[in-house]
This record gives sequence, structure tokens and C-alpha cells, in this order.
Amino acid sequence: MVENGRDRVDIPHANGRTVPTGEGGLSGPHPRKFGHEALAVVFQIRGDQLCVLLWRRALPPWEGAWALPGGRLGGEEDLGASIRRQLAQKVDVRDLAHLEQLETRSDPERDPRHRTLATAYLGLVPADVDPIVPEDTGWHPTADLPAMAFDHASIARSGRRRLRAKLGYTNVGFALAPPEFTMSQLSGYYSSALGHDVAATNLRRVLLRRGQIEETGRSVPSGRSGGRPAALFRFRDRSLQVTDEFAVLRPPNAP
Amino acid sequence: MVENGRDRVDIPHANGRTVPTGEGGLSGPHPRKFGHEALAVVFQIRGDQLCVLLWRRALPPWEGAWALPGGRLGGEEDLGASIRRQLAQKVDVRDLAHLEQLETRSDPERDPRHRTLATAYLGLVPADVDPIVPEDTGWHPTADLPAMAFDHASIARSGRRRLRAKLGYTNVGFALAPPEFTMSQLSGYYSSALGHDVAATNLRRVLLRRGQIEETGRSVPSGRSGGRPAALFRFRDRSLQVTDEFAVLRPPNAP
DNA sequence: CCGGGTTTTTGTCTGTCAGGCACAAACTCG
DNA sequence: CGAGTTTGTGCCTGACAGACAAAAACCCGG
Repeated sequence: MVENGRDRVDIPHANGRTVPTGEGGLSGPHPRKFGHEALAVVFQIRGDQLCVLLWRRALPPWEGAWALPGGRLGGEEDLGASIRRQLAQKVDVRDLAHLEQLETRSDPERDPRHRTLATAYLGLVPADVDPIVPEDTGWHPTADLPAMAFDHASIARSGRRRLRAKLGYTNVGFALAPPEFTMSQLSGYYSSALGHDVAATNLRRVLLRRGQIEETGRSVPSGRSGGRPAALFRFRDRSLQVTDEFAVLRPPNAP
Repeated sequence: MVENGRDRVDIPHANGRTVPTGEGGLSGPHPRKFGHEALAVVFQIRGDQLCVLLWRRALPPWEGAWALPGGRLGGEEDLGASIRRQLAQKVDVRDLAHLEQLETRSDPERDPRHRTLATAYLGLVPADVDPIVPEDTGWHPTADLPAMAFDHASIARSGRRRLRAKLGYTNVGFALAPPEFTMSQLSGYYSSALGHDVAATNLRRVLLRRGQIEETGRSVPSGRSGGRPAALFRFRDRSLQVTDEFAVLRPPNAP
């Protein structure tokens, strides 16, 4: 069953080898330019739901639909600065515990008005804060997203995929959880974000062994409904750390 | 040691809550526009080295420096189509076994001529082909990259990081290896890409167990220097498949 | 055609780690 | 002080990666 070629990407091909000179693309006196915007998929765990921050558009197109926060890139800022600036109009950006670039969307039809590229970011707000947001802005459970403008729903789902994956092989949990937390709380956050149960007892051992979390020594006031007072934990690093890469990857003879 | 606030992202903050209306960013009659280009970090294993495809710039700026293939985004194409089109000037894009978006660079100073955003792609060419490339273009070992134009060296390193990570938790190997291969060959590819030894015997079991590769039934002509003839393997899927997510992630009671 | 050299393949052992379960510990409330 | 509730610990199992050793399959020279 060996076709003698390998599977090929289905792409038209420039047969005659073309000029190897210069910039290599389209040419012309003035470079072609497009609009460019930064968008953010900001998650927070509220109640037991993973929620995303959306605002309701007041103007067409997509009047009345929900949209991701963001907007046009400014002349002197890079995308990271831009998304922070724009986000500041919707939430207190000091609440953002983590922010990373997600992907860039470039479908020529994604904005009906004019050609606009969008670079999406993934932002995380810890569960213990409740940022003040404007009238038109609110948190929506990712479990059932409302009708959304442009390709924003697709971007939001992409952000959730990324978050779920990273919870497994990084310490991003620190950006969902408060500075200190009990294991039951943490397993609640993980459950909400991942969409399935996470046993607190296992989570504890795993994160401890990975060195992601540590005990603070203190325990919770032990309030409400009786039961053993829970120990308080914290994340050791509050910046992104990647867990050991997969197995075959690991250099031999490494502990 | 509980400061009562969590670590905060170091960002200036818009104190007075600002207008919640409209597009939310800069406004003006005409949207601000920038140049936008697509670049590709194309890897191939040549000899026992992981190499990246570069071309030598003939014009300033960075005259004479090596650069990643790519160029300006066209008016009707999305970034994927654009990078394929531009790449076709440097290699036969039918040789590309894999192509995925990497990241977008937006430093205002990255191109001294005019503001240009760049979206980088990661491309992979299997080891068994030797694409014809133009005069100005060639393969360079990633182990020591030459002086490169703009921020291209940084992007190339970023691409290598991504490749190495993905070799561990996906089947991207299919895009580095020929359609059929022996385990010694495959372990060679992995070693070159990862930068450290990979035992063929373990690689075999791991990839078999993960269901990534399978035996073809045939074995290699058994040529050169004696020894047992090696069995030929192939990847089951020649499209990107992600290996089981990490452990804590896995839903409970899943086999 | 027999045995040494070479390469691949199979099997075994060990150590790490995740998930499940049961029980002990710690606390509240009546 | 005991019942109820929640949290923490210990133990077992099963999956899996890495190392190593031995077997298998082939070439070649004598």
C-alpha cells in the first residue's frame, strides 16, 4: 500500500521556478495595508462555571450581538500593549493574572466592513476578584455561549481548548485560583475549567509532586458546616511554568 | 506571607471607568492600517541535522543577511493561503507535510521601513525529499544559525521550540519522516530534532502503544553492512493528532 | 556450511506516577 | 461525648517510560 509519493498538502503550485529576487511577494510602490485588531478571551471561574467576558455591541454590524473585548491596534503599541489598553475599558487589567497570545485570524470575510486581521489573546482572572465591568459587559458561561459577533465564538472556543490543555502540562492554575486556597476549592476550579470531575486527593498529590503548589502552613478558619479545617495552599510560581515535557522527549539519563 | 493582593500584571490602568460604547478603541474616520506579512519557519532533517530554510536578502535593509521565506499578505487571501503562495517561490510546497500557525510578532520597530506585523508559520518537509530551491535559498542547521534579518532568528528559535514540544505529545513525526521508515531511521530523526539521543527500542514501543505508527509488514531490502533486516513502519495518520492529554486532565473512569 | 560480526527485535526489570479506595484525623454541633 | 461532615494519608493497582540483556535475522569470510 505504498503509493510512491507521500500525502501532499493540497495546494496549487507555482510550476516554473520563479524569481528568487527581492521581497518575494506582491510588489508595488505602496505596501498593501489592512486593519488589525487585538481581541481577548478572558476567563474567570464564577460559581462553578468557566465564564468568558463579553460585551454587547451597540452598533452594526452585529448590532446587539455579544463580542470579545478588544479593538484596533494603535500606531505605537505592540499587540500585547494594545490588548491591555483595550481591556482596561472593560475590566481592571490589574486583575489579569495571566495573558498570552492565542492565534491570529485572517479570513478576508471575517469583518464585512473592511479587511481586518485579529490577533486573539487568552487572559485569566482569578476566582476571588469580582472586577467592576461597564453596563454593556458581562460574564457568560462557556458551556453555552450566546450568539456572538464575527468569528468571536470560534475564537472563544479556541481559547477554552488552549486553557484546558495548558491546565494539564503547566501551572496556569495559579491564574484561576486565588493566592491561597484549599484543595477542595482548587479541585472545584479545575473541574469547572475542564468540564469534568477532578478528585481533590489526586490533584493534591500530583501538583505537590510536580512542585507546583505548596502548603502555607496555615489552615482555613474552618467555618460553616463542620468538618476538618482545610489546609491552605499556594502556587509556588505565579508565572507560567511548563511541566516536564513528554517522555520520549526527555533526554536519557536525566533523573 | 500573604500580601493581601495577588501578584499583579504590571500595567498602567485606566482609573476612571471609561466609555462603554462603540468600538472601544481609537476612533476616527479611517481605521489605522499596517503592513502585514506571513513568514514560515520550514524545517527539514538533512543528514543528522535539523535545518531551517532561509534565503539571503539582496536588498537593504539587512542586505546580505539571511531571512525566513515569506512576504506581504495579499488582498484576497488569508494568512494560510498567503504563506503557501509565498513559499512556493522557494520550495515545492507539495513537499510540505505539515503547516501550522506559530505566532504573530508586532514590535513597532521590527521593520525599520514601516510598521509591519508578521504572522509566522511552522512548516515541515519530510527527510526523503530534496526540494529544488533557488540560488539565494538554502538549508541551515538550527544548531548554529547564521546572522539573520529582523527578528527572524528569534522566530526560528520559537519554531524549533514548538516542534520539539509537539514531537512529544503529537504525531508530528509523520511530517519529518518519509512515508515508510525503519525504527533506526526514525530514532535518528527524533534525535536530530530534539537534540539528544532517542533509543530506537523505546521509541518503538511508545509510538506503537500510542497507536501513532504501525508495521507495514515488509522489511527493508537489507543492504549495506549486514545485520538483521529492519521492519518498515509507517505513521497511521498523516495529519496532526494530539496524544492523550495529561493526567489530571483525563476524565475519571476513562480507560 | 559454519561461525563471527552487525543490526534489529523481543523480553524483563525497575522506577515513576496517576487514579481509586478505605481509613484516620480534625472539627462542629447537638 | 458521640454523630456527622469534611479533609488528609496510606496503600494498592495499572499504565508506562527507560535501561539492559538476550534472541533473532542477516552478511560475509574462511
